[in-house]
Amino acid sequence: MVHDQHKDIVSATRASMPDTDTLFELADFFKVFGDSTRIRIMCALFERELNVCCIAEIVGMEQSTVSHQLRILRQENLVKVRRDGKQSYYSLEDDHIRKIFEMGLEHILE
Amino acid sequence: MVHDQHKDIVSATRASMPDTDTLFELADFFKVFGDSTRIRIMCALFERELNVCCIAEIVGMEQSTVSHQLRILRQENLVKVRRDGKQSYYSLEDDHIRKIFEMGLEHILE
DNA sequence: TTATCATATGAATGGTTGTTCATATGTTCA
DNA sequence: TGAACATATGAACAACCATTCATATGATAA
Repeated sequence: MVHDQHKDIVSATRASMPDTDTLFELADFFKVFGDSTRIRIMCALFERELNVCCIAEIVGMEQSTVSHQLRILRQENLVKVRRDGKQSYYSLEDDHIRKIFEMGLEHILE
Repeated sequence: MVHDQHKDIVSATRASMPDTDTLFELADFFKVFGDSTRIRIMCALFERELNVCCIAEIVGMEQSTVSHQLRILRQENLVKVRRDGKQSYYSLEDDHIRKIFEMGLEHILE
């Protein structure tokens, strides 16, 4: 049980936090970064846009797997697509992705 | 199949990427951010250190659940513990966490 | 139109993971 | 020492998710 002297802290902390919906959204957003296949796909897209079969070749997985993961990346607005004839070219949506990526790398390489 | 004209791109991209082990580690690191309970715990720790029962109260979950999640946060070096008598006080490990958090918020609030 | 290539998607499956209950460990105080 | 409190952990279950196979859609060229 929470002590009386802690009740203030509890309510003050609650008040300082973004609303729960936002935090759930945030978790969903980071969830996308939490898979090695998606991380490697995003990493591959750092340099230049790539079509699906190149991405599949680079990460060494089935085209189908890559397509499924690209859909997830699209849904969370981490990548965008450009159709060119038969091929779909994917690229990173914006610079937040790069920064978050770099920040994460910094952390684990300490 | 990858066209000949794309083979250079594939190998150039591969060469530019961090090694696979690092990217797997990175995915594991972000995986920790990808759960709403853990996100809310971290968020609560932005202001000040908190003991376990306060955290449980703030996020509205069982003490046991919170302890399990705190262990995961500890294992990935996102939080640190300080024992004070019967209680364990948790706090954020470093500033990367805050920055990644803020970057994520910026992204979803666009 | 038909054949072929590139990509997307549905269904099934195996593996992972968050939560809960019950219990163990650790700490203080009487 | 024993009781009470705070936290940690093991086992079990349910829900979720990444991958694969098979197939559908979309696009080009003959």
